[in-house]
Amino acid sequence: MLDERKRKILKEIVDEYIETAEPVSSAVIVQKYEPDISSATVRNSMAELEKDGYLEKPHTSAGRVPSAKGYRLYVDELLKYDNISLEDIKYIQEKLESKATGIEELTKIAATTLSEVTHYTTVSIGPKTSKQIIEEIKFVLLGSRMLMGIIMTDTGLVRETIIKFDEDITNEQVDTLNYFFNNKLKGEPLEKIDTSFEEYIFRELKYSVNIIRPIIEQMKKLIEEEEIYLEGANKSFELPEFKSLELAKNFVNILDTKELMVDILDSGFAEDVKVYIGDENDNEELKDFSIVTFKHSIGDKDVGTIGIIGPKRMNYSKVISVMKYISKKLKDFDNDNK
Amino acid sequence: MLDERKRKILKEIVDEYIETAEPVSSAVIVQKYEPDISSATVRNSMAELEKDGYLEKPHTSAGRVPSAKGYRLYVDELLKYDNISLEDIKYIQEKLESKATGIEELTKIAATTLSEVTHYTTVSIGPKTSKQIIEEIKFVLLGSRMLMGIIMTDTGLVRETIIKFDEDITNEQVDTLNYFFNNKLKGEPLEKIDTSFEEYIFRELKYSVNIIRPIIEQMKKLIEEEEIYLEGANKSFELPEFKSLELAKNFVNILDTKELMVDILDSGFAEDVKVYIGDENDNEELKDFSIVTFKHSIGDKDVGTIGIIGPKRMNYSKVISVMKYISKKLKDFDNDNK
DNA sequence: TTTAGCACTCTGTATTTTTGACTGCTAATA
DNA sequence: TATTAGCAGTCAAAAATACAGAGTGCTAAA
Repeated sequence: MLDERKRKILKEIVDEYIETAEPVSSAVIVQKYEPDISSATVRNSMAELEKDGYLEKPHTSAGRVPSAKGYRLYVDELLKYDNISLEDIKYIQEKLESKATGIEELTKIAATTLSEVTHYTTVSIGPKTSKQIIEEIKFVLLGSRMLMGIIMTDTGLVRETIIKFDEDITNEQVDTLNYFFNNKLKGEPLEKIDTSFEEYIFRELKYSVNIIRPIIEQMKKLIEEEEIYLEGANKSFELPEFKSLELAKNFVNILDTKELMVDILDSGFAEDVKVYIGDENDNEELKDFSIVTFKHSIGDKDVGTIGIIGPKRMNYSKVISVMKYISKKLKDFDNDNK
Repeated sequence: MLDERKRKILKEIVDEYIETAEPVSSAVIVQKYEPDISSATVRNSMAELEKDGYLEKPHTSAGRVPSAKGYRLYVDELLKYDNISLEDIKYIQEKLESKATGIEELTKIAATTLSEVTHYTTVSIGPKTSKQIIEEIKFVLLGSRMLMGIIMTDTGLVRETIIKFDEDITNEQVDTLNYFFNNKLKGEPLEKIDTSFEEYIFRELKYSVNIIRPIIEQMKKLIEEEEIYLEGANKSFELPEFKSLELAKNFVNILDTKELMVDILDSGFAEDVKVYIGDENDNEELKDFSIVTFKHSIGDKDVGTIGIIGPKRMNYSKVISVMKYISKKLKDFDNDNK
């Protein structure tokens, strides 16, 4: 449907717009990319690209700007994703190899590095915990009325919490708790720690509610925990689109209503690098932004998701290249640790 | 020096400006606050207040705006700090009583609550760890090549970290580590965990560097950790002063260069509610903002500091009232737990 | 199919005009 | 002496106007 010339010109327009943030005119295309054809020819192609929905005009006498459909074609078909410098490769390797204390920290480090290399804002969330399989549970007495509960899962996730009591706990009780929790929960998914489990423990152990209740409560909190980390939010404010106060406000709001970001990061499949352009996933607030995400998974379980959010006019080539590279590195990392 | 009328009018002007964000004219003062005197009289007083440096004029035909000196008098002498509703009191009590798992979480909860009640952005940092006294150190084996290190201090702070090794660790080694660390460090400040301590352990235990090194490294990281938490950053963007893009950008920058905020939060004395107006602590970047802080201390050790940052035209009365209340509540809380 | 050329459109900017919100001062008043 | 009415003067912000130039789309020729 689109001949080679139109594809080429579309790519050039998007490239140019990404670089300058100004509507692109036929003259510029001729000057910088197509010295051998005339601006009238370019204009003809542009008119057709607009008719087909790939370009838009802010107004009659302005240049053209890519539409969401235009960006989509650009991202899906017109780009190559090997736009990553040796320097960046070296930096990323270095960062990822500095030993993280666990997969949660690893995700954070990856997100920070991504933000540093691309100069965009990144958002990351930890693993969806509820489906992870419990490998071990450990209670440790800290003082007479305080316990630390530690849970380890099959993906290498370790979470811990402090539990406080209104009465003293004995060493024997701790041993019994360790035995019961492990016996009953090892090999089960984390979501098994629920009210019915609380009832079971209560029936079996006959400990006072003052002991059982805080434990279960804290453990449940531990599972629900879904921290979301932001990196480089201020970098975005340097971009020209943020001169529009409305846009800037929208941006802050998107980052602040964490549910929205979590929803987007959670959707999509493992290990794909996914690109959401503007309001493709019909959310009005996102219409001026694009989000690029990928999931870090071990087996069939997600252990962390990272997203980059920036203006629609973001440097997709670099962002996606770097993400693919980091994704691959994390994968290698997991295999080495097997 | 300032007679009663001038003080009264100054307070009214600041009140009015805080409410409307618009320069205040003599007419408004007469209309809303001083029906019994004429605008000419108010104008005379305003002229004198300006001469004395309490008010400023954006330009000849505008109303008056408080100067930093004006705000200072307002905060120090003209306000009463009991501007807190029963509703807010109830809400704060509820929030603080929901059991936190430790003082670090308590500080975070207090900061969040403060932001919710005042609708301003809050910033909080945890305790300065290095001077805290070690009460107990505990190592727990998690699998054969992973240890959890837990440190408890006299203020009730608990920090833990995961330590990974390249070789197996035995239960005996863990016991020995527990003994040595506690024996040598109990009663000492956290900063004692340093290179010379590493050398000592290495001499005494003769464990391989592969064991000692990761432990000390992780422990040191634990102490240095100084997280800074932001709450309600987006709320500020709703304020009219943030229509100025420059201000908005400044604000983002202030929040992002964490050192600046940490510096300000760290200064000042325990348990005072301190108010910094504009560039009083001569930092150019802060000239359009005010910061109100207080420290939560147990004994002579800070366990957390909370700050509110907003435009100079912030609702000092409410902010300071709420802060004083929260400060008192935390104090009570500590005493109860003694 | 491509291109030169030109009329037309529309925005952004600069310039001027108008409006109206306030003040400061003067002179009268209590 | 302290207050006030009244008014001229000031200045910014808004509205109106004019202008330049960037870019397109179309026509007709190559």
